[in-house]
Amino acid sequence: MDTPERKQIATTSVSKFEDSPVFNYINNLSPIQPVKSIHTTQTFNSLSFASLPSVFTSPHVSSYKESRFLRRHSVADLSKPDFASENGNKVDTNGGVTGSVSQLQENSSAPDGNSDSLSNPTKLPSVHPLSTKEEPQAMKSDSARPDCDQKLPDSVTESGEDPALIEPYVHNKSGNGSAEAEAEANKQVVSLTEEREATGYDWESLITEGSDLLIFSSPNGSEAIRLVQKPLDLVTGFTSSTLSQIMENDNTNLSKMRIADPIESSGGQQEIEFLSSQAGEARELKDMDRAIDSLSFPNSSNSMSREITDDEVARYITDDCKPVSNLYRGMRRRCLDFEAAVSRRKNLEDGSTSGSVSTHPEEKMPSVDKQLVPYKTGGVASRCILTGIGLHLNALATASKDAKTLNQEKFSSEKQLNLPNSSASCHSPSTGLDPRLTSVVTERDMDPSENGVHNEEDAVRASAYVLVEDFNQNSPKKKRRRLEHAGETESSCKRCNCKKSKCLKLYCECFAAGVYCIEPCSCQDCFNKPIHEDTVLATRKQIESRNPLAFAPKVIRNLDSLPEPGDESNKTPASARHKRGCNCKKSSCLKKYCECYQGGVGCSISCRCEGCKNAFGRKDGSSLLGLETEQEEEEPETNQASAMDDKALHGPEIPNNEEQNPGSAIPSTPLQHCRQLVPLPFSSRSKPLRSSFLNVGSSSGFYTGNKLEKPNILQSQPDPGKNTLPGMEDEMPDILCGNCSPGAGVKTGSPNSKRISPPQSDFGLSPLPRTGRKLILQSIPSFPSLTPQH
DNA sequence: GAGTTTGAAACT
DNA sequence: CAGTTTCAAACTC
Repeated sequence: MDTPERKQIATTSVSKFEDSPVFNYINNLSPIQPVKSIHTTQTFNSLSFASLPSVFTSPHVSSYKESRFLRRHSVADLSKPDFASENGNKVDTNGGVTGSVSQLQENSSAPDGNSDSLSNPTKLPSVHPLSTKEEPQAMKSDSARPDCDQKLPDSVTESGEDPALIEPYVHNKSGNGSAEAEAEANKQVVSLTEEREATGYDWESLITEGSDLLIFSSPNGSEAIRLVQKPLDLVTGFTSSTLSQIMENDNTNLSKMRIADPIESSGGQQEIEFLSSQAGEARELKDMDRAIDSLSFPNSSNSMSREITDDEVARYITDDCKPVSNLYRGMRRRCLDFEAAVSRRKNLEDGSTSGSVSTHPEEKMPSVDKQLVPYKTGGVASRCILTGIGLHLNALATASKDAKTLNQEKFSSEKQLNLPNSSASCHSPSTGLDPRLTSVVTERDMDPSENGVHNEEDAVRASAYVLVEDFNQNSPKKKRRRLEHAGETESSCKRCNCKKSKCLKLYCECFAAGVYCIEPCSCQDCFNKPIHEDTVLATRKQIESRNPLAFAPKVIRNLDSLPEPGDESNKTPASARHKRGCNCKKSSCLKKYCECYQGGVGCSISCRCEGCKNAFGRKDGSSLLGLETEQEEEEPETNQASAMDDKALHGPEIPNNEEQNPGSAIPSTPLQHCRQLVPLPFSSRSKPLRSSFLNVGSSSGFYTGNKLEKPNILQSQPDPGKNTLPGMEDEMPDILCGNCSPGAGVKTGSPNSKRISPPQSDFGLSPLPRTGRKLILQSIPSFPSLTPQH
């Protein structure tokens, strides 16, 4: 940031000279100006998006799907704070956020820019700044930023934190009009500060929102999320003033944070380390109560604040956020595991690393054991989170209903898996493997954040708890079941029961999802463990060589649909579809035997099923009609009324399905519901799907496409009836929301956007908590990492 | 919890 | 590419 400012200054001085025609001419010719402008623009973008975007950014990253990207993003997020502190922008932001706190932070920052950033993490605002700043540094990479930008801006503006950041940013940008920008920024800051003062409440709400956003992004930047969450908790717990005090006190804490950040910045390993350190947090979880108690005492002076910083993560986890944080952690774990495998951080295996965040306690122990013993390592939670994209997707799908959100994590996890190649984002997606995938990263839970996602949150929490319990439990089956019940809901952790495949074939859901097997798994002779990274990677490569899409999400959204072209065509195509289509003969595509159904997607031309009655959309066709007819048919089975209930249930199921399809799942299911019938325009088959899939994964556009689709679907869905349109819609909207990226969402197809917007609003209105899903979906898109890598 | 069904994955 | 086998999830009891 400093550099930008300097540049600005230089530019300003230059501007005077510029008056001379010669200078102007030179300037015009000289690349310097352009560069400056560009640079400023970059900064601006980062800043603008910074706060919110940070979260999205990570998702984008996930979208990129390389686990490394995700990690990096996350790292960047962490690092961002540091940078931000350095830049000083953060300082401003911090000040803006907490007001008095800003001063404190500044003081602290003076000594250590990093510390500031770290301290900031505790505060939500700080996090955003970090994200923005970091982007330029490390990650720039990329995709993440865009996302971040989208989300962050809103959050920032809302929170008011951003304003401070924005100011510097503005200055940098405008150079010429810096004065105006500054004035505006100042105004914003003032307004923000005022608002803050007036309503600390706003902050909380904002924070929560931001946290949600962060969570979504989390897959990559779980840490960032954590930080955010922590801040939120703190905020909620404490008044802004108390926060400011804490911040001051936190300097020490900040120092700690710094340490962690370095790790992240360093790389996946570092992250792992960080996680491991967090693992301590798991321990802390036990101490959660303690921490909470301490927190409860806002007055608790410095000591309190410090404690918070140390335990923030743990606390956060323990609190509502706990689930989320845990999930993220889990995501990371898996991702880490795979990544570690890639990088060969066997250290992780030792337990700490493998354990990854979420289930550290559990995971750690298991991981260690696993190392010793070939059997599963890692905690369930980790899986859920980590599931690699491919894997993540699977995991998501498997994961139960709750897992839907987790899908995102899967993407992250997927990325992780990919990482071995180069990187793998998880998530995915999703994700989960969804850890390698993004999954690992984030997930679902993201949303838990407040709004709608109570369910998810609950699920997450439940999963987290479950995980802990499960870990305690030794019997894999029991663990599984529990996981399934609680865990699935939320984490959608995959657990396999392989006996002959050694968990090295696609038969194994864990392996398919790009996730390492964990305790909950009841597999035998499992080689899908960090210890056998080499084997796992080699096997993966082999499988991918045979089928590049083998680890890709089974359900693919056809985002491809470009915006508008024929809405109809797009709609159908837009809808998610199964990558290869099903081959059901006896299940009528009405049971989970059917991958299409399981994925919450309607059957398409590519399907070779017989007697297709897929509720999400029949192969034949007509999505709408099909849905209706299907609904009717189904209804008969269960009474209409019951059918409705069932649908409601199915709704969850569908989500589950989605979860199962970690990567695509999210999009697919909702879409599926909507779309089902219509055969993809693409061509149905895998090839088109692939392309679409890839596109989706790779490009953010995917989201837009989804949005479009959704709208279409909504429109198309004449009969919400059975499908529990509401649910569907909710999901879809959520996903869209995920798109959230405000910009993207809005930008995306105008027509679509219109359609979409209403639904979204509806969703927003709707109590459904699924907003989180939106994020998840985004992550999912990123999910595709699988393909790319190999 | 055991057994059956089912369809994907893997193999030929 | 088609047919068969293997496999593990999904399902049922």
